[in-house]
Amino acid sequence: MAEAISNLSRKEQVIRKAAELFKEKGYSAASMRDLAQKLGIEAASLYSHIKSKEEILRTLCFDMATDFRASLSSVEKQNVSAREKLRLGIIGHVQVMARDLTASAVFMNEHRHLSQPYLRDFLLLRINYINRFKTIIEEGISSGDFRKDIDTKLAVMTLFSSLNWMPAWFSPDSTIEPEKLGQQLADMLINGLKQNV
Amino acid sequence: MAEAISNLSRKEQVIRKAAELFKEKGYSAASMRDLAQKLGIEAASLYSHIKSKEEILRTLCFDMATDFRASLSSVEKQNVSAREKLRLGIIGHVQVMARDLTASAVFMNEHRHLSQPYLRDFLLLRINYINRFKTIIEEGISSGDFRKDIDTKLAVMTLFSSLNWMPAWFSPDSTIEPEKLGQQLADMLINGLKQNV
DNA sequence: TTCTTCCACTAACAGTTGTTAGTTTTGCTT
DNA sequence: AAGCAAAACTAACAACTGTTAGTGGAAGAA
Repeated sequence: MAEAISNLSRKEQVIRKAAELFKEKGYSAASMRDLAQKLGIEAASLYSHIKSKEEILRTLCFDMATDFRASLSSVEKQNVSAREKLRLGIIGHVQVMARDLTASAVFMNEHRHLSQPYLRDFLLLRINYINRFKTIIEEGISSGDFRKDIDTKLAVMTLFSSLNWMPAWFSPDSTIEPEKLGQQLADMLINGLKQNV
Repeated sequence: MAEAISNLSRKEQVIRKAAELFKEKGYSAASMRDLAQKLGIEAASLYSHIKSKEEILRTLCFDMATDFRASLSSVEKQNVSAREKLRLGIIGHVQVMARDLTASAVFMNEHRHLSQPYLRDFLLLRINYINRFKTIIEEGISSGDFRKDIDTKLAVMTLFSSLNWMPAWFSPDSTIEPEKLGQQLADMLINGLKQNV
């Protein structure tokens, strides 16, 4: 029953290495023998730490989802304008991503390999998250923060596309801090939405 | 030698079905037996039409690349402002995508499964395409079309992220025409870049 | 020492992978 | 009717897939 304490460290090593591998080769193309080799052990030994290959994917995807949702929740609580909420939401999203770019890449690109019912659950979480951003944009349109002639669906999809491809090109050794990057991204996107007074 | 004429039709059927399958399940998770089943034939029969699984992927990726480059080239030739060039470039890109959303999705998500040296070639084409957009943006900054304080790398990456995720959420039975969509997307992105006079 | 927990091992499984060789069917053209 | 090419078939290959069963060593606690 010490599993919850001491096993975690080794189990986490396995999961982190798996994240790297899944990001690199994709979930399907990454074999358990590849993963084992990266850790210097035999494939069968992995099963002392994890229940299945998919369990790793599940952990990676749902843990990231939890972080994203927590970040957005704290933004929603604040009593600020829609424009500021959107800005903070974007910065928060970028910060969560930057905290683990590898897991973020997996979260984004490999979640479709989840089996049911996990895939369904994941997609529900995801659409909920997106809709909450959409609500912020709609708020901003009502309040006059944003232009009235924008297609909110297109806007929110553009927003997410921009955010989600970050792990693909943002290098962790980059000099720019995540907050600054989020700032810039928000600036670029929001000024595209802003009313031309 | 009739291969070039009559074989094409069946070979193209195979490639199109493969594109659907690759988009759906991902290249690695899609087996040749899956593909054969979709076509109502045996897996081995596929090899009357194609040389290998990867040949299909190569065809899909490089054919799309050719189309994208052709579209951009025709835009570059025009003697218009940088802002207009960017607008036309975006519309062109969206139109090429819309012409084959399935192949576009494969182009975007599965190209990494190309083996060398094809992968290298593909990435070179891709970076060249991106750099040509970047040049347009830099032109626009010099000419005063765009704000001077934007990070061009971030801008171009945001642009591509937005463009590239389109096949994931744009449904072909949507009422909106590709040109209109490209128009809107360009509007949203460009007004984010536009100088606030 | 003995017990327990962690972590690795070997051996093996049943199923799937892309692909080949060789053969037969199909349908058009002469 | 004969011939030809396209396109399908069956059978099989070697390699690889995720995973299980059972075992053993190492390290710390009793």
